[in-house]
Amino acid sequence: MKKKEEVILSQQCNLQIRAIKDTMELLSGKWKTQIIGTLLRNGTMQFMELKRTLHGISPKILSKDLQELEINQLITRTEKHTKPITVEYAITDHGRTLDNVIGEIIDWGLTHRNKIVGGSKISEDSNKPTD
Amino acid sequence: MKKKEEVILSQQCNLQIRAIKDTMELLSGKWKTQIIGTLLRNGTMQFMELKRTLHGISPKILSKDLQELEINQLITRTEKHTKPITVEYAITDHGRTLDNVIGEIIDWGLTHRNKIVGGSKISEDSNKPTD
DNA sequence: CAGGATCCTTTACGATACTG
DNA sequence: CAGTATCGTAAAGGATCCTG
Repeated sequence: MKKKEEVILSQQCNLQIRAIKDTMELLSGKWKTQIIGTLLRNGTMQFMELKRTLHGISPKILSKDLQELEINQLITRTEKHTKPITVEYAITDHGRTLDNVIGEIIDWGLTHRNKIVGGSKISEDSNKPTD
Repeated sequence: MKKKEEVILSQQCNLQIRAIKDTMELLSGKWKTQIIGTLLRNGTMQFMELKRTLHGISPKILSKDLQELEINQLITRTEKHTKPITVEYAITDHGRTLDNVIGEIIDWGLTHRNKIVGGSKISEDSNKPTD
């Protein structure tokens, strides 16, 4: 509960490697990039909306990742004064600059899958998206 | 030692989320993106060259990550019939298509650091690259 | 030189139950 | 609804030593 308050930046090494480290420290992991990508597409979303969209994520992890993204100034968290309290998450202007990165990640993922499928061995069985 | 032989692809979900998963499953982690970025810039490299460039990586992790990248057809591994055996690693044509992704990751990392530095709290101390 | 074997720590992630 | 608490597993990563 100490470093959690701090922005993450990498230490010394050449400029490009360091830039890769800086970015990947924020995007690495199973869910962070998906969260940002989802918020980029859908705009403001509530906790449960995110949980539903990112199907499979547990509330604990979603909560933790959202906090980290907020600390790193990529998203905002806003409590609404509603009956049962609701919270809205949205991309910041800074977070929005990840659009190009996410876009390339999506594009590459699509062509990569096209290349691999029809190739040979694949670890997961289903190839059809659900929505 | 079973799934190691298989290419990684994600299961069902919407197309863009799945694309993000596919890409990030290959790039997530502390070293993979750095390895690819390094090989993209420097061309063919030996094991020790990589280890020196990616300073801080242990031989075990480097070896493991290189194997995974090779399995996923992003790099090639070539043994040279030299006195003490040497091995050369290089990007494949498919791996080279990650150029745009890595490029965006580097660009974003650079501007992100510019934005954050001069801002407020930073976790690491040194801000100067070594080379 | 390349990289496997071993041991160990830490982090990530997951399931479930519970609270204001 | 939006999380936190608790518990548990698995993966990631690191240190070091060893070998063909």
